[in-house]
Amino acid sequence: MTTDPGVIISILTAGRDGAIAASVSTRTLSVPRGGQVIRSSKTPEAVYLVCQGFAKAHVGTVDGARQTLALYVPGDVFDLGAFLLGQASVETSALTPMQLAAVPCSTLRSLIDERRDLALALWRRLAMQHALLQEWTVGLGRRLALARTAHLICEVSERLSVTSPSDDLPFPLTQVELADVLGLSPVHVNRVLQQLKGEGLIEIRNGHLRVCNRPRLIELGDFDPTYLRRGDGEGPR
Amino acid sequence: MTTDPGVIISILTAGRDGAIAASVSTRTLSVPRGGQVIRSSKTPEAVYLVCQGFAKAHVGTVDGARQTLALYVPGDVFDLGAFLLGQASVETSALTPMQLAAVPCSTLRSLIDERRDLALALWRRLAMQHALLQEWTVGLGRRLALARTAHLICEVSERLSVTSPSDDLPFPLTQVELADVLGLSPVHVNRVLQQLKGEGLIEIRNGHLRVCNRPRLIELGDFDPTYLRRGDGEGPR
DNA sequence: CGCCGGTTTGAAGGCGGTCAATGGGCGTGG
DNA sequence: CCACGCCCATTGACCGCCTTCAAACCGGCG
Repeated sequence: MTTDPGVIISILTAGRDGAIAASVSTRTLSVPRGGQVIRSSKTPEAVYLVCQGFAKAHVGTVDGARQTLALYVPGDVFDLGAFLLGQASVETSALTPMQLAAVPCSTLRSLIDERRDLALALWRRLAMQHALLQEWTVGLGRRLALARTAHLICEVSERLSVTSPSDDLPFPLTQVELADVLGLSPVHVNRVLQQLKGEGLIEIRNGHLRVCNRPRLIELGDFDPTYLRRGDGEGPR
Repeated sequence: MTTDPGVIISILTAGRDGAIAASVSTRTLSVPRGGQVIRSSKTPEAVYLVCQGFAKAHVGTVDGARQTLALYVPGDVFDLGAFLLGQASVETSALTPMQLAAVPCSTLRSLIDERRDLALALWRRLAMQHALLQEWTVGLGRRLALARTAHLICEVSERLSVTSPSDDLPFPLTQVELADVLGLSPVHVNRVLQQLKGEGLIEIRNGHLRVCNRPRLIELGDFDPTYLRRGDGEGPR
């Protein structure tokens, strides 16, 4: 099953280089909610581009707890790390029904040989994901639950507002899934959300999020609105 | 000030590709203990290779707390992300007196144009650092202080044992610095270390660490001894 | 209607933080 | 040589954020 390859690759590299198009055979695949895209410690078969839906990267601990390390929204590429290292270290699964474009590893290998601009764009994507995880790690280590939650909402709403400019954003995470991201118990996530709602900062209804008081939320979460824009500056071309 | 460039670049890419040598002008620089190598939100000037000493990457929060995100030991390369994105998002400073080799960004830009193998090796380095941070983030989110500390000791001792095969490893972190890494208070770090010493798992004396019961420490820290070896497997060449 | 996943609320307890004081090693200066 | 100061390690008491446990509630769906 193939789809328009030019579109896919231009999405892949959109954001600062303009559109870079390349002809490459990809497979599109549908994943149901909860479906697993990548199993940890499996040799990777492809790198994936999110066309529709939400996904998460997560790992489990011995005592049954789980920690989510990244959220992927439409336009994101995931498991570049596994492609480079030859082994996945996290699981990736769908938070909603998804549409993915899969670029097989063999294809990608020859692609980065021929297209230096594309290789560089993908490299930069990994760097951005790394910067995102760094910021998130600070929150897990040093911020209280309320600030951590506010920070997450700032980040997600910022990333989503690029593609969906409305202020009523899709936000399909259950509170249990939120707890996995935030490193909290589901019960406490509930209490924190209650508080944020109670202070009129956000509203959440049937899978949609509305940020009512963004400045206050940014202040609460110690959020740096610029760090998502990194990668639009200097650097190799 | 220049040094033997071939040596530097072969260290840069040692580990799975064998030695890749390239002629490139670098500067060596010495940094005193506590010295700052990279300031956040500054445009990066170079990418650095650790020749001697320890360094850390860290960020501060508004309320004065700090979180360390990575430790660098001899052989490590740092601030590849800043090079790619054109802006540093973390500070890097020396935990001990250090010797660094600095590869200027301009040099590196032309280098990755000419040497695909080198570009790929550096890309893979970033992927490995990302995998390391992922594993660490899980600990901050989901592991108790004791397990988190045990995990850190496992990771550091594993990384150090590659270069210094003795079981008496250099470990120059103060308990305050450890607290920044572990996301704990200095006081609690002390108590955890006491417990680990009390159970005969480790010994720490004047900047040196000795792991006495590695299997138990691995179990305690929920440590996966294989994840540091990722990157020796399949993947693009 | 009854099950089921998700949300909400309450109560009790523990992990780790904060505050505070003590002690030790070391370099500096008297 | 000793005194002083500084940083780091250590220890104790108390406090609070968050977890755990438990139960009720709610909407969707077979």
